[in-house]
Amino acid sequence: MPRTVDAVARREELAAAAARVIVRSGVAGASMREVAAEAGWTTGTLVHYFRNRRELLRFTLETSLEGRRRRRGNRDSRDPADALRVTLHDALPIDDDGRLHWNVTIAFCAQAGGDPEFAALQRDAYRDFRTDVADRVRAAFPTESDPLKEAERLIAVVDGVALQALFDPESWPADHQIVALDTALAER
Amino acid sequence: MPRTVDAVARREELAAAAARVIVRSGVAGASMREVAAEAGWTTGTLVHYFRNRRELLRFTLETSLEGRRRRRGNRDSRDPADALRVTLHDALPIDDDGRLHWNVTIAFCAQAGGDPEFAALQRDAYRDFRTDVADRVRAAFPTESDPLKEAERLIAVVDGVALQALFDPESWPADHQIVALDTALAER
Amino acid sequence: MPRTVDAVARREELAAAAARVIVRSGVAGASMREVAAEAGWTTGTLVHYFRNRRELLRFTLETSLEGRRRRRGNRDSRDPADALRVTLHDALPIDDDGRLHWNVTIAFCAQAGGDPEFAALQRDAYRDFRTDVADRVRAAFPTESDPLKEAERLIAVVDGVALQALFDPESWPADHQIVALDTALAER
Amino acid sequence: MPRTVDAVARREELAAAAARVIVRSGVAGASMREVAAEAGWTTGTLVHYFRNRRELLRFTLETSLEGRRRRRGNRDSRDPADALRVTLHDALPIDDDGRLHWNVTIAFCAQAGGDPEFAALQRDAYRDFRTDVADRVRAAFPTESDPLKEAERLIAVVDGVALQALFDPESWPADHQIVALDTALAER
DNA sequence: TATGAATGAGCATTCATTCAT
DNA sequence: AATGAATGAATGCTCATTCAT
Repeated sequence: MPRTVDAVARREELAAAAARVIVRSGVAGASMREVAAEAGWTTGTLVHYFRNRRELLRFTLETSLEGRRRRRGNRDSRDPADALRVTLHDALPIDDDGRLHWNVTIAFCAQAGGDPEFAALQRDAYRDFRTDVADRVRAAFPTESDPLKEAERLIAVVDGVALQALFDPESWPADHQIVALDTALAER
Repeated sequence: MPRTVDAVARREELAAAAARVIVRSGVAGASMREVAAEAGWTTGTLVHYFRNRRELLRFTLETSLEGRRRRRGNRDSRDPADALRVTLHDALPIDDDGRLHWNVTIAFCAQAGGDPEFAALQRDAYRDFRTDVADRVRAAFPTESDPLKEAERLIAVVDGVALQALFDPESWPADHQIVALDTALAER
Repeated sequence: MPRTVDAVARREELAAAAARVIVRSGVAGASMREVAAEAGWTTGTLVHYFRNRRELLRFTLETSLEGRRRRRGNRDSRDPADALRVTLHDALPIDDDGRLHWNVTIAFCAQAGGDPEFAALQRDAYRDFRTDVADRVRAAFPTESDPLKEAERLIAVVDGVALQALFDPESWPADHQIVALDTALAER
Repeated sequence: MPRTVDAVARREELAAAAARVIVRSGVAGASMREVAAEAGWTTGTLVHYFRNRRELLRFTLETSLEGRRRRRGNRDSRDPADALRVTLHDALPIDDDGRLHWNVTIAFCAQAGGDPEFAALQRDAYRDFRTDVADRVRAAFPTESDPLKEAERLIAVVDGVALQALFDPESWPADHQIVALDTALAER
C-alpha cells in the first residue's frame, strides 16, 4: 500500500498557494515554479495533482468562488434583514479572506477576456449571487416590487465600493466600506 | 536629410495597438511581438519608440487614462445637473471606447497587485475622477451636505454596474446600465 | 506467506508491452509510464522488475532477438533446401510477429548509433544468423563453393526486401516479398 | 537595413549539424540544445530559422533525401550500364556522405512508425529511386522483360548490403559491399 | 509485491532585449 | 528610422528515478 495522502486536501493546499501568488503577482505571475515554491513543494508535485497549469488555475478560481458561496449559505437562520446585510458585508474586501477573493476575482476577470471558460465560471457565480441576494431582499422586504432590480442595485454598490477599495485601499478602510454599503441599504 | 517621423503620433499609434491586444489577450498576452504585429511593425520598431516593454505598458495605461480625463474636460458649458449625468454615463462601458478603457483598466488592476507604479497611476486617476465628480455634484446640487461622499456613492454605482457588465455582458446592455445609473442619480 | 509471482513470465509480459509501444511510437516514445500503461501496471511495478529504463529496453531487444533465434532452431528435421527457404521466409516481415520484430530491430538500429551495447547485441545476432544461414546453405547445396558469401547474398535480399516493405508497405504485400525472395533463391 | 544573412545557407548549415547529431545520437537525441551546440549557435538562433523542432527535423530529412536525388541526377551522360552501376554504388554507405545519409534514413525510419508525414517523405523518395533505377535498367539492358522488378531486386540488394553494413561495419568494408553489389548486377 | 508520492533534471518553446546594418 | 539576427533566461511540461508504505 502506498503512502497515504489526502489528495483533496493537498489540492486545496496547492490552490491556496496559487491564490496567494495570484494576489501578489497576478495570474500571469502564477507560474508553476512560483506556486510550487509558495506551497513548499516542487513543480513535479504540482504536476502530480494538476494535469497542467490551466487545471490548477481553474481549480483555484473554482475553489475561491465556492468558498464565497459556502460562506453565504451558512446564515439562513438569522433575521432576514440582517441576513441580507451580512451577506453583502461579506462580499466586501474587508478581511484577509475577502481581499484574497477579490484579488483573485479581478485577476481572472482580466484573464477572462481571452478565456471563455474562466469567463463562464465567473458569470455563473455572479448570477448565483444575484439570485441569492434577490431571495434575501424578498425575505427582508416583502413589499419590494422588483427584488431582482434591487439586488442588482445593491450588488452594484458592493462591487463599486470593492473596486474603489482595491484601487485606493488607503481611502477605503473597512469601516468606510461598511458605511457606504449601509447607506445604500438604508436608501431604498 | 533623414526621414521625419511624428514620434508622438507613432507612440500613440503603437499604444493603441497595445490596448487592443491587452483587451483581446490580457496584459500578459501583450508581448512585444504581438503588439508589433497588431500595429503592423516589427519588434525592432517598437523598441525604437519604447525603451522596453514596461515603458510601452505604462504609456498605454497613461494614454488610456488620459483619454478619459480629456473626454470629461470637454463639457463644462453644459447645465450642471446634465454635466454630472453625462460625466457618469461616459464612465460606463457602453461604447467601444468605454469598453476598451474598462478592459485596459481591469487588466492593469489585476497586474497592479504586484506593481506599485501601475497601481499609483490608477489610484491617482481615480482620485482625480472623484474630485471631478464631487465638483460637478457641488455645481449641480448646491444644497448637498457632503459632495465627496455623494461622489463616492455615484462612482461606486458606476463601477459596480461596469464590473457586472464586464462579467455578464448579456445581462447588461447599454440601456440597462443607463437605467441603473439614472435610478441612483434620482435617489439622492 | 507472500504472494508468489512468476518473475520471469512477468518480465516477458512487460517486455512484450514495451515492444508494442516501441513499434507504435519508437524507442524514444517507450517511456516508463507508457510501457506500464500498455502492460496494465504502474511505473512502480516496472521498476520492480527492471532496475531502470535501460535494462527494460535491453531485455526487450534481447527477448525479440532470442525469439527469432528460437524460431529458427525448431526446424532442423526438414529437407535441407526447404529448411533454408523457410528460415529466410521467416525473417521477412510477413506476419504480425515478423513485423513486430523488424520494427523493434529498426528502432534499436537507429538508437544503436550512439549505443555500443545495443549495437553489439544486434551485430552478434546478425552474425549468428549469418552462420546459421551458411550452415543451411552448406546442407542444402553441398557443391556451393563459398557458403558464407551465398548466405550474405541471401540475407542481403531478405533485409533489402524487408526494408523496402517497411518503407512502402502498400507496394510490398507478403506474396510480393516471397516472390522476390524465391527468385533470389532460384538465381544461384 | 538589417544585417544581411543568407538564410537558405544558414538553414542548410543547421540541418547539417542536425544530421550529424542524429547519426551520433538518434532522432530522439537531436534536441534543440544539442543541435544548436553542434552548429555553434544558441537555441534561440535555431528557433529563428525553424519554427520548431519538427520543422527542423523535416528539413533535415528533406535535405538529406534531396542531396541523394541531386547526386543521382548528375550522371546521365555516361554509358548506360555504367550509369546504373554508379547509381547503385552511390546508394551504398561507402563514404562519409553515404553513411550519414543511411544513418539519417534509418533513424527517421524508426521514427516514421508513429509519424505519417516522415513516413510519406521516405516512401516517396523510395518510389522515386525505384523509378529512376528502372529507367536506368531499361537503358542499360533493352531486352530486360520487367525493368521494374529488376530495379526492385537490385535495390533490395543495395538496401540489404547497406543494412548489414550498418549493423556490422567491421564485416562490411567498402570493397566488400561493392563486390556484393557487382555480383548481383552480374547475375541477371 | 505493488503502489503512487515526490523529486529534479531535461525538454521545446516563448520572449524581452541587444545590436549590426 | 527601421530591420531582423542573435542571445539567453524564463516557462510549462515530461520523465526516469527514489522511496515510504
